[in-house]
Amino acid sequence: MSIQQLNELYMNIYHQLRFTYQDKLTHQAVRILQTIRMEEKVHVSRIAAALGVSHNTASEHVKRLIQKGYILKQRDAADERKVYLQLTERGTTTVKQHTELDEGKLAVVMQSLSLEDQETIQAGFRLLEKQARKCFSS
Amino acid sequence: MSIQQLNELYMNIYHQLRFTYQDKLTHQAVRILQTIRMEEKVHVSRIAAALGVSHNTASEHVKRLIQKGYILKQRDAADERKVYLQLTERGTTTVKQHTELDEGKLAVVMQSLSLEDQETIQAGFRLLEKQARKCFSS
DNA sequence: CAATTATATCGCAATATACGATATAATTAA
DNA sequence: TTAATTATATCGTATATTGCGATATAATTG
Repeated sequence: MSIQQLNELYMNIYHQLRFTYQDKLTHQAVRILQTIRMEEKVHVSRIAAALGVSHNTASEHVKRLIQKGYILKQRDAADERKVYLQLTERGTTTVKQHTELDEGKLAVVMQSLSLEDQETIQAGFRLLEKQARKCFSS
Repeated sequence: MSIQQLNELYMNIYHQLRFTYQDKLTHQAVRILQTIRMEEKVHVSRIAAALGVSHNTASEHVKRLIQKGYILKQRDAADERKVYLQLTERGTTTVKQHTELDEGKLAVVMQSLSLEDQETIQAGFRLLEKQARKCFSS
């Protein structure tokens, strides 16, 4: 099996199992929530870098997400000029819908497979994730 | 292993192996290219439905993507009022970057694993993709 | 103490997005 | 054959999103 074929399988899995109903969240809002979810101690400057925008733009985006209840600000004890951002419950729920598989669908699929097949899938995912982190984690 | 844990593995795989450099494509443009890539014979009306916008808005979006060289229009022989959309080479390359894993990264990871582990990963992906299609393909 | 850093706010401008109205052409129904 | 419906395209208009320079405040560093 080629790398392309494996990639296509990955893509098809997402296509079949993704959430189909999603809140109307702006493009940059999704990207910000994703960054906060995937990383630790995300400061406003990190958001600016991740989006490729100026710090003032990042600050504005962050302000709006706070107003809408998706994130909270915490002052960083190590440097009180800095704030880091945390997802609220609402933010977490929303970013999951834009990022992850629909767990209801995933459950349906897994429950319709034999235990042996389930274990193969789990093992495959575990192996790939672990090695990917080993090769590319920053 | 729970469904949530499996989902998190899936998400982490994407996070580690995604493309990091991407063209500046608008949000709706990405969604349109993705729809065209994943489905067959995509008409303008399908784009309107997929985006949740009116047909005139969809037509405008499509026009812009054609002008930028990402897609082409083909008149549908079965009903000449209809046109269906196809990705150009440029469109395909671009939508892959917004959707798929970076194949260079995926290759690095796979090549650093044993043949046995590679086969487990491939088997897992194949099983999940096949069952997902079986359960949810429209 | 002065300079630098991190974030926040404000005013302004460009781009993205959406829709109603209208038009043209193809298809279907009467 | 004609009228009605369907699929898409175009135009004018309006709102939302996005981005930045200038400025300000406060914390940290030299």
